[in-house]
Amino acid sequence: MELSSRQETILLAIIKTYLDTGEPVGSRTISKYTDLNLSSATIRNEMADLEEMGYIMQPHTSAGRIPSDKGYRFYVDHLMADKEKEVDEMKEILIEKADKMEQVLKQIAKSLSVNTNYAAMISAPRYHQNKLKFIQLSRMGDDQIVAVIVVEGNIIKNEIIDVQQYLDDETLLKLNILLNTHLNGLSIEEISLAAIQKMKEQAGIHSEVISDVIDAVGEAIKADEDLEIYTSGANNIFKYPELSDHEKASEIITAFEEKKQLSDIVYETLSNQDVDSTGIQVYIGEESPVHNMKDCSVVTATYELDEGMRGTIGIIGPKRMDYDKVVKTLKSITSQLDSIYKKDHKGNRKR
Amino acid sequence: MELSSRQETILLAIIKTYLDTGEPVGSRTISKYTDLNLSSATIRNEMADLEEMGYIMQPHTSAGRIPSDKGYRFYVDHLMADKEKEVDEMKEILIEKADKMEQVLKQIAKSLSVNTNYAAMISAPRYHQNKLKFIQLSRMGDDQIVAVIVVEGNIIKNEIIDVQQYLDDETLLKLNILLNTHLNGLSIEEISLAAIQKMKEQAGIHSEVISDVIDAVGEAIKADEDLEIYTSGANNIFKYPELSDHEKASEIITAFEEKKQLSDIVYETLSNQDVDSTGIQVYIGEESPVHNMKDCSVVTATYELDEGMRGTIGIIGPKRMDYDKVVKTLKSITSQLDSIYKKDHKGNRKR
DNA sequence: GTTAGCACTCATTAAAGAGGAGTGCTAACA
DNA sequence: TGTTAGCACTCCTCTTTAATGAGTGCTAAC
Repeated sequence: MELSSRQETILLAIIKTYLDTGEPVGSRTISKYTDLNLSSATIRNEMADLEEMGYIMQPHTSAGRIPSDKGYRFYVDHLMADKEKEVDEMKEILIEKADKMEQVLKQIAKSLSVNTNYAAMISAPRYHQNKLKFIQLSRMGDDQIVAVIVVEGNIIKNEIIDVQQYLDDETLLKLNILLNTHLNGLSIEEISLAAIQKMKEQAGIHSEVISDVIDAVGEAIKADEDLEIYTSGANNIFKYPELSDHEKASEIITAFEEKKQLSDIVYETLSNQDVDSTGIQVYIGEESPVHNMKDCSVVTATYELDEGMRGTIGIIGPKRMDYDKVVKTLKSITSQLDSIYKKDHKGNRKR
Repeated sequence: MELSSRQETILLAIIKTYLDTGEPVGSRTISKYTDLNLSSATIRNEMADLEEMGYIMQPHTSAGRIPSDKGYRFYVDHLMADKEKEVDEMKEILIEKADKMEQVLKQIAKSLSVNTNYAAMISAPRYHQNKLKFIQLSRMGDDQIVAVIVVEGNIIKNEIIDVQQYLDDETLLKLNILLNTHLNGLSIEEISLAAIQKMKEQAGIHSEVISDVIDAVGEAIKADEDLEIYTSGANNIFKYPELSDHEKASEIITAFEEKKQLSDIVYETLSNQDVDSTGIQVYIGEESPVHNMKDCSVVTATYELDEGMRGTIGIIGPKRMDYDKVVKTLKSITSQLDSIYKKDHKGNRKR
């Protein structure tokens, strides 16, 4: 069943008002502050229809209406663009280019939460087809060497390896050459056991070292557990009464602290990424990838740096969040990240 | 003014009861559940005296008494040891030795919070007189080199440096020797500008590279900003009504999220460390190093790994926390950390 | 010094009532 | 047929009032 244009207008008015006030909105309010010139009785009739269709609901008899998840969804999908843009009113968030990615990310999370008054998260960019770029073994003492492993996207991993006997410069050089010729340019799937065996044979008595290095390479490439997520403004949820009773607040805070759920969101988002061309996704209430967020809305954006590094930015707030502003803010951030980091391809970014 | 032995007994009873229940405790309760065999009237008289001396207070007339900060302090300093130990009842927290320090720390924080039902934090160990151990420059491509800097305690730092012109192997070797002969074994205070100048002169056209490396060394050695802190169980505060109203909860949650305040606690603790021989410190209410925690108590312990690496463990909970249990737990954890990491001095721990 | 007894305080809870926002429905109107 | 005025009704919210009871301080007696 289609909504009439008048019903859309009324629905929009209800949602906008509720977004502002957080209070159920009654027919009289709509009748007065809308240029439809309809009496409250007429509005009431339409509202009854909208309720029957599931777009709005009543917390209890004789209260006004509040939007349902379906209502929000309709708003986000069809009505939001109609909203007049108060572009000037929106503060632009500026990314300060710091030389450490970590600082940039923390700063973005902070700005987002301060600016929107919602909770914000951002995941560090991950390379999705990690290839080995460079390996270097160096002697650090009589019985220790350090292995430096660089994968594409300049992620660097160090490993200190204990060795039984002293390795002289020549041996070290040989091992380095051995490792690099065999492994460079390969992704983890491409490193076969056969290749490893071959290297070990060639390494002779130093095959132990090779094993240790291979282990380190495995860890560096998958880098799975260290999906780092930075958060900010979790305490903002206390600004919204509908989220700040003990139970809900505790649930959300826990999610933010443990980050497990947040990384679920990141994975979900990244795998959905091509669905929407803008890279922005909106999860309303029950739609959320993680159950703890069922009373919230989650808006995510995917950003992509050069060389295929991808990460996710997320805003978590009440269902009555200002979707329009959040989406715009996220778009602005991702495009800034693009322009800053895509252009100077060879900057000395590091992690 | 000294407390009589009977007053001490009564104070102890009040505090113990309050620790359990969180409710103001009345004279009748004390009279009944204590082997003093005194009537409630007598207890009342003593309580009035204790109140006058500032050890306990009334939330309002006609309510029971609750301990004041001073009362808790007296308890922690003088009475706590008298408490019967239910050692068997206390679950031992076992540290699983993981090969990454980070995992160990996260796991400890988690265990602590789960076990105590308070919020827990732990700072990564920091070396407090960082000395440079080893520098290695390697070529990574035609116009990039990677500098690997190792400081005592095997903290490793990488820096990718853009270079204008190709550096051949010989030059690289020279630079490596130059850097290592001049810098190894020095702490940051000991690297003089004069020494830097001298190196630059010797490096000739490659003095740029030297500058970049020096900058990286500076960062690696001070390593100040990356005082990493792991937290767990911030949501536990919701278990204590006296902490879980919006304002207080929000304040504590923010402190846990931003970590700024937590690192203040760490610094404070580390600098006080030698005051108490056990390395355990108890901050009650207003005594806390950071203002946000004024409604909480903070118990910290310092642990020390080999080679002078030090870190802080902290438990944050309501003022009526089970100090005895928390202190014991912390002692157990630190001694475990000691025995695990101090003994196998050469394990391949890394960060 | 200890205790019994009593008047008093005050937080907490329940019940009752007033007020008001908002609805649904009906009937009348253009 | 769509729109509107009017009215009865619902139910949340707020305030008032009263009852309850835990606990105190004080006094007088033991």
